[in-house]
Amino acid sequence: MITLQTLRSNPEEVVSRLKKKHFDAKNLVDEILKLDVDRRQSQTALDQKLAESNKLSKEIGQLFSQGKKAEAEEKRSQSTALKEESKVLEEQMRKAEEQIQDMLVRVPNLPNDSVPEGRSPEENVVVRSGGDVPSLPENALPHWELAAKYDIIDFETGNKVTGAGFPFYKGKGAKLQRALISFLLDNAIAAGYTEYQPPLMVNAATGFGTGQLPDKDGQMYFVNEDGFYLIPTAEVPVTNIYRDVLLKEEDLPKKMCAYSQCFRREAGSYGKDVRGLNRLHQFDKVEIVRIEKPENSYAVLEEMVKHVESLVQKLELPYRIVKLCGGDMSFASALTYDFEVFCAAQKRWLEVSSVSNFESFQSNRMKLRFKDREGKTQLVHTLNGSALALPRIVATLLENNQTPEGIRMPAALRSYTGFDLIS
RNA sequence: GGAGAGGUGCCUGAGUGGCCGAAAGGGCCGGUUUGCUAAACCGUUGUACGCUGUAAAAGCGUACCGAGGGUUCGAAUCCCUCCCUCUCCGCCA
Repeated sequence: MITLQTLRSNPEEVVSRLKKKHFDAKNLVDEILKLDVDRRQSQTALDQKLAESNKLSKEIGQLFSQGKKAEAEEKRSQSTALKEESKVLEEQMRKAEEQIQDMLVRVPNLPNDSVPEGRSPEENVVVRSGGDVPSLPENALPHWELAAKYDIIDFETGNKVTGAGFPFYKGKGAKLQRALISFLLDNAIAAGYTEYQPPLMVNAATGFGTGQLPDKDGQMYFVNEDGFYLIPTAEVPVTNIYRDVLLKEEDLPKKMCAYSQCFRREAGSYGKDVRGLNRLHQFDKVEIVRIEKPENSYAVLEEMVKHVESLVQKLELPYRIVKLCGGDMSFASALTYDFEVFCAAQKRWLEVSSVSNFESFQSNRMKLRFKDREGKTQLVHTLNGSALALPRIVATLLENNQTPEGIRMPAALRSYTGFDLIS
């Protein structure tokens, strides 16, 4: 969430910048500012009462020890009255605080100045592209048919055992998954990231920290008995490693990567979007996460984009990098680049990575701060990106590399798969 | 899952109703001493919010001793609920 200080010092700017996200913040901002005044008044009044009451209590203690019982009793009743008054003020303050918090979490992150105007994905801006789109014969198969033909992914049995969106990977299909995970992790490690294996379930405080809660709780699977959420991405547990932590400046930056399975309910999805591997309820992903000093975060974002770009290049996939327009960005992001690869039999671009700078939006929620060299405490900036999400990479590898002999593996993967052809 | 012990500041650890934002030791930072390092000595050392205030600062107040409630004029200390950690037993990959 954005900080109250930002909102307090530049309310008009907040409102105008949020227009780019097509979010009308005017009323919300006015309301918050009003409540903020109320809250401070209540606190000032309350603090005074408490100060008085603390003083009285001290005096009472002294009077008792001096045996001046009558005076003590007198002050005691004063103190009781004072306490009643404080209770009212405390309740006022608590209410205002709660309301401010409720409203503040509904304000999206401010988009960076460079974010393009626009309402829908069509208005995203292609930054650059690379790789070659293969020319496939007319009878080229979509990946779900290739998967069946070579018996490497079994959607039907997944349906039976669990439900739609939970496939089995089998034989070389399973090995390919494992190869990709190792390939991606090795690349991240080589780029200086520390590998983590995170918990796949998290508590509510963690879900709140990265912004999944309270808004998007319907997107996560929930384990009612224990109050845990299945993670939709490793970003959630990994970023929360540093929740409620005050770092030293020299501790920064933190570079972390993690492979995890990800679980998403994807309620409301349908049609060709969910065909085959295009959208699953459980999928594999390697995520990179950074915790950075504010002044570095945008340079780091570009560096992360370069890293992800190197991955799709090594996998020899036709790709393009798009900068999301205001209307297509997530609630929490200040700037997001999406990576899309061209899936040649389906003839569509599929998103395989999303790299974002959240600035202090998550760190404010998480109370993740650092003390700079002057001794000032500041919020860090957090960033993360998929590097990469597997299913659509697999789909594209299958479709684009199909030949009459079988499916050819890119050179970079062969040492991981141990085979260069699925046939 | 059962029985017991416990959660205090950067760390160790004392504190069973007022003199406790918290002893002591260590660490860190600053200073003195010093050819350098070490040692010794002295001092400093939390966070959040509010009020006053400044160029920066600073001062004052309030809250915080796992979390949330309660008792009391007054709670780290007493009571209740929850969470977590450790030990033993049970179960188990």
